[in-house]
Amino acid sequence: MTRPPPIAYGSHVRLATWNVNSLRARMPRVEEWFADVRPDVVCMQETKLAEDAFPADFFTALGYESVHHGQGQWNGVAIVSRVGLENPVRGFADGRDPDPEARLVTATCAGIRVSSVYVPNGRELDHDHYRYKLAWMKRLVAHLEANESPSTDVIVTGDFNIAPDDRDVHDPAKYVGSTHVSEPEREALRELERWGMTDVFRRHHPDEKLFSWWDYRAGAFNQGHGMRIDLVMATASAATKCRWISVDRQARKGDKPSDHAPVVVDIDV
DNA sequence: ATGGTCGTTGCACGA
Repeated sequence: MTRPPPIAYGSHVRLATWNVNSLRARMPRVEEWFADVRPDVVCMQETKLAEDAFPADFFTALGYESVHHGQGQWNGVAIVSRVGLENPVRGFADGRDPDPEARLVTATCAGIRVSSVYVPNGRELDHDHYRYKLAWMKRLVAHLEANESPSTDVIVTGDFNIAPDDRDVHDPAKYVGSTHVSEPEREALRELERWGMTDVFRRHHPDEKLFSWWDYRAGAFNQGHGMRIDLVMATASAATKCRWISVDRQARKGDKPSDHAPVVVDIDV
């Protein structure tokens, strides 16, 4: 269950989310991964590229359209798709001042309204960045309320920097008092669920401790010390169409990997 | 063992 199966069954769209931790640094791995996994839609985070520095031509040559919301050396989110990419929107569409950081981009792909999100890290519970994180999550829900309907096919996927519950943390005791596991962050995810979204991975794997991020330090990946913070959140109708989902741990191995592995989901269309 | 490694830029800081 570690590597996505080759496409061999009915009509579906293969969607993935991957925090690449610098698209420039990751291009060799990205190129290899596209050839191996053959995704139809990929939501990327932490491109760390200016808006115009996105390698759109590279993806065009592979048959993908793209939209990038970049800001330079930090953050940056993108969607690439070979099943259509319509009505792209950068950032929040809620009439308020734009988010100063590039953390959200949305487009319609294969009839699904898809958002690629990079939720703020939070740093420490008493840090301004943590308050920004909680405010950002509230604003995400308000943005969805204003722009989407939970009765349509909507997927919000990306690096949430939140482990939904203790099954999603290798050693919950070690993280008490840290970001990613605090009750207000988890409550923010539940607010998204109350609006109408489901954590697709957990729906398919109720008991599995499978992670999507491992620290680069101290051999964390090899020791299984990780967290599941890269999520595919889908409205009920979209979640019902998700027939297979897993984490591509292969992509975390080998030379110059991102610290995140892609989460891959096959969706009936 | 309160460490460890990457990425950015620039010789520190974010994750």
